[in-house]
Amino acid sequence: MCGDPCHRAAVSAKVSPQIAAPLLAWYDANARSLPWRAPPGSPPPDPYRVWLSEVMLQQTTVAAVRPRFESWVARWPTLADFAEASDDDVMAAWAGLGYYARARNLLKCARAVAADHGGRFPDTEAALRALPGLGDYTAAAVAAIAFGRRAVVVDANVKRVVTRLFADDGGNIRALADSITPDDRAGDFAQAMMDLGSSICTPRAPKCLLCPLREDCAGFATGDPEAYPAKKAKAEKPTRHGTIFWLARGEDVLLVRRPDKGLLGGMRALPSGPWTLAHPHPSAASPLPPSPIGRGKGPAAEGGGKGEGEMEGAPAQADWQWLDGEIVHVFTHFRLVCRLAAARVEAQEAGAGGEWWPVARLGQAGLPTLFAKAAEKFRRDCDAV
DNA sequence: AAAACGTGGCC
DNA sequence: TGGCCAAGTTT
Repeated sequence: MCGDPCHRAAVSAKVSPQIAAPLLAWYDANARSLPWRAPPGSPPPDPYRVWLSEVMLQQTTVAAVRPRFESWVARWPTLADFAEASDDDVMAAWAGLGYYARARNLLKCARAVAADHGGRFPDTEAALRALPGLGDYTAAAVAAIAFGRRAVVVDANVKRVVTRLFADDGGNIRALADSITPDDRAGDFAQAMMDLGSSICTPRAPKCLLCPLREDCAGFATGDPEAYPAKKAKAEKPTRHGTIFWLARGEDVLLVRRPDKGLLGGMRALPSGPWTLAHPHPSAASPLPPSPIGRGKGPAAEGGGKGEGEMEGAPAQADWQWLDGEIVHVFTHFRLVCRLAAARVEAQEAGAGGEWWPVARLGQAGLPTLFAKAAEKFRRDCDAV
């Protein structure tokens, strides 16, 4: 360090306005109108709406979030309303948005704010950071956008803009972002960075000629801004196989609730067995032993050679029929191929964690997309429904 | 610290 | 049309 007490002030007076001022001017003229957002320069919106939108937007596109945000706040207009919602209603309302731990943490967070903070969000980044589901990014974003705090907001957009701006290898994004974050209008600055990242400084084919920061951008100067940030190698995505079951009784179908931990945790679902890694070399493997699972008629007993375990997890001993075809669903870290088996029973209890659900109202069950796809195929292709 | 954790839109 | 990617967090 230089020992000059004015050093930091000199830096922020010199560097920060060079970036923040033109960016904010651009934002004043080009801010997107979004339902969770206040117009540039106006008072901050309800922290509940800021928080909700930020959590919904984690790894999720604006296009997907917008309608879900609207219906969410119509149903639960305030934090107090939402804190009283049931787990079931919240998980069903989140269905289709993915990353369901967000919904579980959302409710935990709302109840924590109600119980420990008098029903109002804390207004400091550190206190926000301690709430369930708020990591470094979201705590900074809420502090800046909802409370006008100066906070260094770093998400994928900021990372992209900043690495290009400085032609940086990505070693210390936070320090670089800190160096251009203004003391005033930190919330607008953060949202301006995101708008710039989504409309101008895009991952591919950035529109540098429209960029308000072009003159100060080292990445533009290199002639290949797209090289930043460096992209990481993608991991191989293994394939798993499983079975999804449709058990009909009268006009109802059996639904279960998945365990709170793990994939699709806490969500309603059709019963399913284990999702097992495909055998590396199915044809070369020794023939599987004959399997009596399922007993009597049924897919596992028909000797199709599909192997043992396909009926594992079946919710009943029944005359299971395979549907033609399979469901293919791609998750973040594996690809799932599911066979579909259907049966009908006359009288059976739902059992622990199960419930008979009217088929006509399946749309309101809040099934995650995998099971919604499966249910659609059952209803279209299967006469046992 | 690497891996788990979903989904829909876009080119 | 299949891969890439999005306003990340948790363990």
